[in-house]
Amino acid sequence: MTKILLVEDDPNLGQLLQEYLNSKNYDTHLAVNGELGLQCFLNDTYQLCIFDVMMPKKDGFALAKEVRMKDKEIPIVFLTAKSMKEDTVQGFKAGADDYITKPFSMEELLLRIQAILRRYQRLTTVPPAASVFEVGKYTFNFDHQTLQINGNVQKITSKEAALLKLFCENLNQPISRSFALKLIWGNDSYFNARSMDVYITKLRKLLKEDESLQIMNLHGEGFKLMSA
Amino acid sequence: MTKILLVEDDPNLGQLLQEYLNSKNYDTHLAVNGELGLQCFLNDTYQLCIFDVMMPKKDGFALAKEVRMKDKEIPIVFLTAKSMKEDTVQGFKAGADDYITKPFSMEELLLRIQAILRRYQRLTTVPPAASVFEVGKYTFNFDHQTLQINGNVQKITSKEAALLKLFCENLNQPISRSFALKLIWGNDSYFNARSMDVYITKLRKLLKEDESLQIMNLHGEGFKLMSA
DNA sequence: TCGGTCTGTTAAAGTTTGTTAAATTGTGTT
DNA sequence: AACACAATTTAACAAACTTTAACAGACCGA
Repeated sequence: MTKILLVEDDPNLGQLLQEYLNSKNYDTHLAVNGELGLQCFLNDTYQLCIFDVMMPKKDGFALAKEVRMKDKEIPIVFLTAKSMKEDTVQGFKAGADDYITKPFSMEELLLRIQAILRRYQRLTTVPPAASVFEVGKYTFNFDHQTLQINGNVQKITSKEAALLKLFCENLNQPISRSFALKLIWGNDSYFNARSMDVYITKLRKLLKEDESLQIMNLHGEGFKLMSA
Repeated sequence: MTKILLVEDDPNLGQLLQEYLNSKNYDTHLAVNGELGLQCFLNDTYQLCIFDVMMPKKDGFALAKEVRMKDKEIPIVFLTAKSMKEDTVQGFKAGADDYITKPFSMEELLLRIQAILRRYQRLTTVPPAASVFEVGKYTFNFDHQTLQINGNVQKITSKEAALLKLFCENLNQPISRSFALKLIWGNDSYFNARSMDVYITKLRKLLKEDESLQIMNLHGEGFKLMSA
């Protein structure tokens, strides 16, 4: 599990981000100021840091410098309320890997985190194992495009696999229609949306052997795959 | 000297950036559309790519996908004019390392480039292209155009060998149809595509002695050779 | 409750791929 | 040049996959 250290003094934003990242399968620790953030960092091992720039006690840059003394490699992402150029310079001087200006969408934050970790892990670790998901009584192998239940293996199509993977990665969580469309179909036009609906039906059929699994529609929002 | 490939269709912005980056001790090559950008990329070795998203001929995302087929490591930065960061998903999906929205300051671009290069400075030594591949139970010698299994050696044709080499170099990873066609057939016309399908069938027959090997089709995308 | 929009589902249409075989091109030999 | 033979391309049809169409039902705001 990838551990993320999030240091953010605004409790609302902090908790929101923490919950969101945790829901995306990260193990996110939240500290509410630089002092506490440094303590967390020294007491544990993280794969990535996200620091708000403006904080009481110890600001994000000061924190980053101390973190850098201990660890020259760990990726650091800064969050800032406004894009002041001087801040940006200072941020990258402090060893930033990215510098995100508020307001930002959580999806964009996630994408940027993934971009950094993808490269970082590619350079530091062995190639990732096959993407196999256990969902309900099913075993879903994305790379082989196979779905297994009660011993019998079934081949599924590329689109079915792409959509099912998205659901598995976001089990019990809502997935917005437009996000799924842009990710899998490339854009969220009307016809692609209808095509997606057809695939929702296909997936419902494929998954109907386990009645504890259910693809729910969130009207006007999107879908979510509920387990149990 | 760090070489940067800059692909930007606006000549004013392109030249401005090129001169700025060159003044910062980079060796920046400018291409004015995706087609020319790909040619540059194939003819030279770069440490970083900067692609404008919206371009005639071939947009930044399409270009990135083709570049990624040849080089899985090279950092790619996208520039986009869209104030709405709607295509961010597409950008990161195409393997972006950063995604910068216009207008941006040149200083910020420089900082972001430096951040990426600082962390991911690659060893520029390119491993010599291997000629002998171990794939599943087979031994494939590209130079000799031979395929060996269980002691018996079989001669294969040039096209079979070229395609199999591409698969071996990208084991378990998708290869886009158009990329393979352009690389091996020179262009991706309809008839070449059908010819390629014939060769896919040939390879499947050649590789069928090891049932852990499988050439999978990714509908509308291309193929991948899966091992186990 | 009405009317518009969104969703569920099935089937038809359109596109891409798998495969085999015939036609064409290429290569080396006499 | 004419031949045999190998390699590749083109053609043809079947199968698989995806999109579009059509209609019915669900949801929601006015």
